[in-house]
This record gives sequence, C-alpha cells and structure tokens, in this order.
Amino acid sequence: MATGDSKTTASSAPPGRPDSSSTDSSAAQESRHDAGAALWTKLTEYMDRRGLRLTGQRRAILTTIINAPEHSTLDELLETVRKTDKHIGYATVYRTMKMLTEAGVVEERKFGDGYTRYEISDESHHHDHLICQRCGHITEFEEPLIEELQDRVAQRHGFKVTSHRHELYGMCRKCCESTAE
Amino acid sequence: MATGDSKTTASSAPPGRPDSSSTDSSAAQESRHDAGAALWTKLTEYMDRRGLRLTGQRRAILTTIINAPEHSTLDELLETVRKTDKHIGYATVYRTMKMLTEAGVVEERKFGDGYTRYEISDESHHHDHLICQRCGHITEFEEPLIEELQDRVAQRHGFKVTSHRHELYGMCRKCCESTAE
DNA sequence: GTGATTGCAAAACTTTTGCATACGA
DNA sequence: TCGTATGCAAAAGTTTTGCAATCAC
Repeated sequence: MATGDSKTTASSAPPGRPDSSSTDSSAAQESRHDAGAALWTKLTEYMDRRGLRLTGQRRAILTTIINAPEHSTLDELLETVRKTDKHIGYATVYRTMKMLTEAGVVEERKFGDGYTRYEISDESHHHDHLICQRCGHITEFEEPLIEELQDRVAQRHGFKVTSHRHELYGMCRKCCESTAE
Repeated sequence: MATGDSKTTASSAPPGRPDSSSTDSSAAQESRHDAGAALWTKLTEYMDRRGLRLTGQRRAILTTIINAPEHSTLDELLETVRKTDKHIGYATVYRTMKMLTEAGVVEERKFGDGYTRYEISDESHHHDHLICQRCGHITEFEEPLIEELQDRVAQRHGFKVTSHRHELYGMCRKCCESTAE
C-alpha cells in the first residue's frame, strides 16, 4: 500500500543526457544541491524558533531529499530513507515533509497523477515544469519573460500573486524520437 | 460525505461585478455557453460512434454543466442536477463527467484543494486561472504572448505539448481591498 | 430482447490523525 | 524530567469499481 507501484516516476537524471545541452537552465538537477549547508541552517533556525527537535529521523530525511532526485513522492523518499534507517515510518516522513515545507526548505508539487511530489526550495531560481506523459520524466525550465507577463496579468486583475504553477504536459524529446521511428 | 462542506467554491459569478471591467477577456463566465448546441452535437457524435446511449440522466447532467458556474466540483454538480432528477447517483455523475471529458466536451481541472473541477471545453479560447486562496474565487485570463513563449520553451526542449496548466494563486482584488481596510 | 446504464454500497488510494511509547534537550 | 517525536494502525476524504436491477435502442 505504502511502498510499491507508483506509475510515473522522475528518473534519476543521468548526468550528461542529451537534454542538458538545451538552452535553458536545468543545472539544478545535475548538481545535487551543494547548497545543502544553507538548507540545514534554514531548518535549524526554524526549529530552534519553535522548540522543535532535530532527531535522527529528521536528519536522515533531509539528507535523503537533498540527494534524491527532485520531484520524488513520499513513497520514493520513504523507500530511500529506509536504506539508512530501516524502521522509519511513513507518518514520520509525511510529517517531516510537512515541517520542511512549512520551514521553506522544500516545496510540494502536484502534477495531477495523484501523488504529491517534493523538491528543494530554491528561491533564487523559480522554475516551472515540462512533464512527459509517456515516460514520466520531468524537466525544469525558467523563462523570466513569462514571469513578467504573468505579473502584468495579475496586476490588470488587481490580483496579488503569492505562488504560481505553470506546467506543460506532453511528450519529451526522447519519447518523441522513439515514437517517430 | 458526498454533498456538503467544500471549503472553497467558485461563487456563481454575479453579472456586472467589478472584475468584469478589467482588460482581459473573462466573457466566457458571463454568458453561460450559448454554444450549447455545438456541445450537444459533439457529444452525440461521440456517443453514436461508440454505441453509447443518451439517457435522461446524461441529458440532465450536460444541461446542468452548461448552466452551472464553471469550475464546479462533482458534489456541486450532483446537488444541482438533483434539483432536476431527484434520484440521480454520485457514480452516474462521476461516470458521465468522465465520458464528457473523453468526448472533449468538458475539461477536468485540479487546483490543489483536493477536488476535481470541471469546465466546458472551448477550444477557441484557451485560458488560464487566477485562484484566490482567501475566498476561493476563480478568474480566467488569456495571454497569447505567454502561450507563444511557452511554445518556444517547449520547442527548445524538443518537447511536444499536448496540454498545459498555468495558475496564479494569491488574493483577488476584492479580498485585497477588504483586507487592506 | 440485448447490451448499455444506473444507483447503491463497498473498494481503492493517498493523505491525516490518535495514541501509547521512545527519545532529545 | 518534560514535552516533542515516532510508528503503528485506524480514520478521512475523494475517486473508482462491482453488481443486480433498469432502461434505451
């Protein structure tokens, strides 16, 4: 029930795949968050402020997220973190992710396949997503002009934006090529 | 369980509210789909092709959707359609919405509050959404330049787009004003 | 008449929560 | 020690499905 049969999964982004030659920045996926230190600082500050405790499980979970592929589901994270800490429970991962989200360390994403996915929060690099509906691969993209236009739209409506999501669904390059044959 | 306590609901768009004076087209919300006839044609063609049957319930449900506010949830649609047909079941509405989606008559939308919402499919007017997290009001917007940029992004990635979602979350004009006081 | 459709209730699934136990500071 | 955190299992809450009875064509 918990661990098992997720349908589509973000593959673990092999370095140097064809995609990475494209114009846009998807650098974040290659280097696995060397900003780790900053995240720990952010987290401990958040926890100190509230009298929360840094347990072994929480340490293991944050470490896992930092090293795991972006857009992992709870099940995937649980499976991974259990390689470190055999007896960690689903609820613990769940609650920790909630806390990390609250702390601003990670962000929840819902791509409509029924699962909540998580990614490290990087406020300096807002990005959006291309989601392949065939292989499940998720690519990130940044397009400042879109963000600008989007802000203008909001302004026209007197709307104050606090967050947004922009997702393109379809078929990634690899799948297009393998289908074309 | 079924009908009851949805948290945020698209209010039924009173005509001539302040919003409608804004620049962007949100005309679709005012006039309740006079394209109804075209929808019926589309649906019956779809059904004929597959030997599906036009039952009283299905008629009632499509009529309901055409007249209901956009972005209604299943619960809301069920409640409304029951005013016409007292004994209609949740599953019937559910399955009919699935069929209508498949037929291209309606589109499913998920705005992250846990409910699936439905809107009439209007291929000539792609639009995206501004979602107020305070009052739940949903406004539509169109911005061709964004669509264009978005296509360009996809092209750069060799990605073939079949659908997209672009949603801005925050506070609508009304709520901004009532909060500012 | 025959196969599609309906409605009810139960199942499936992910997400949340209650509670007794264990543990960090 | 004291209150937070954990883990298990059960609860929630929405979406799906099984099945016998009905109904459209």
